[in-house]
Amino acid sequence: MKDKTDTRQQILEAAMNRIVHYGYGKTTMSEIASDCGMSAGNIYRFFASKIDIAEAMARKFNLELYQTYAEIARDPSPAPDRLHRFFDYGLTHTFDAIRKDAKILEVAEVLSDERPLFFNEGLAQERIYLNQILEDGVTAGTFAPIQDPTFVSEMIQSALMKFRFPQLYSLLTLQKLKRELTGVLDILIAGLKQGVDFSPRQ
Amino acid sequence: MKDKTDTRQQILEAAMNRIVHYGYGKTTMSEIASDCGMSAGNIYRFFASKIDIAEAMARKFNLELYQTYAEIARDPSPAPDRLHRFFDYGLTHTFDAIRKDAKILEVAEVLSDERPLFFNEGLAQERIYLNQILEDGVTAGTFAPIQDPTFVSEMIQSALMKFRFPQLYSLLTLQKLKRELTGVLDILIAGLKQGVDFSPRQ
DNA sequence: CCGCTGAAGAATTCGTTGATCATTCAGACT
DNA sequence: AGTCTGAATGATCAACGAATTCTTCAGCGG
Repeated sequence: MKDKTDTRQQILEAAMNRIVHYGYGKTTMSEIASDCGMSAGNIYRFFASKIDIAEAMARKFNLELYQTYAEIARDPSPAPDRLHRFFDYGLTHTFDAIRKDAKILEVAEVLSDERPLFFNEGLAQERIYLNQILEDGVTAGTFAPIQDPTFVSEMIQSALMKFRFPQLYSLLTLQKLKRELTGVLDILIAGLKQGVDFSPRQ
Repeated sequence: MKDKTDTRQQILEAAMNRIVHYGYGKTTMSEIASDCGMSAGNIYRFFASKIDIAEAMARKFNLELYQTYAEIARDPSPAPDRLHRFFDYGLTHTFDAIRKDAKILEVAEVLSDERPLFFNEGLAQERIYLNQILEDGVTAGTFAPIQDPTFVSEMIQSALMKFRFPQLYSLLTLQKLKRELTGVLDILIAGLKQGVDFSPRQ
């Protein structure tokens, strides 16, 4: 009495097991299928294409992230602390995942080639949590009033882009990355406390 | 009575002409040599390897940048203005150079593969000018006192990494890049005005 | 009907082979 | 002696047919 969702999960799990071990390129649809005791063709009743399996994998990874993000956004501690924890968690979590299974980096690369817009979704989701923290900070009087929180969130994301796929953009150690992340965030937070006179936008 | 330096310049110029037109990979040492009326082997008396020609090319490009950087650092206008002009110039100059000769991007890629440390030199040079601007800002009372200007410069560079090789890291238009650059810089500058309580460093 | 298979088609990758290229260096020329 | 050449060498690249792989779908079995 297998649910359609169960089969999808089974395929996804089998795919993930192979992909984290052998990489996306070295994993074939037939292999995934035979791990699930089905034919390759049948996978297409659950995933439209191979790259969609990678996308589902990334979605699952993000879901874990979002759970912690939501907790941090809900937390009553001061906004600056929460911003630090927010990005520190993102950096550490991603860094460790890649360190543990280096093949995850390949998935990120393939995905950014073939589904460039996918990452925008994640950024947009992240901004929802960031907006929450920013607004809390304003309410608490820690931050100066913010006219357009989403814009500010976007700028914060832009300044911290380097830390998003640590091993992709630089070869720094986690320690050095954390040092930089903390330093940049300290300046940004000081700016939010002071209040920002944004230059007129074009 | 040709000076050794002249020949080196001639080779460099011939190489640049070919490389901006056909790309680094499609330019051969023999072609460069015959453009200069010499044998390929002879080039090695002036450049240790092909990649050193690319490096010399990049150095020449940077020299132009530094000239403007130096002017901006010397300028008596307010430090925040100068920071904006500094990075705006860097972004625009690089973006236009790549738009004009798309093959320059290839040179940057090859160089970051084979001479990863080369870019650190440029960053270090840039920090000298940045430190000057920061210190001027502190003296003028625009910025709060800064304990370690080089560290702050490093953090500013880290936050603006995305704008360094615009077409390499993102596919945004120049307009959108400028909007982001200005926004990030506005927050950083507000932080410098307020003064930053840096988290204890590890 | 519904769920699935397996063969067929299309697209991509792989592996080989020949050619090209970067680099070295013995020796020719000045 | 100081410059330079051009052949030699090993590494890299391009081409292209073979093989693999992704994807579709007609039809089989329940």
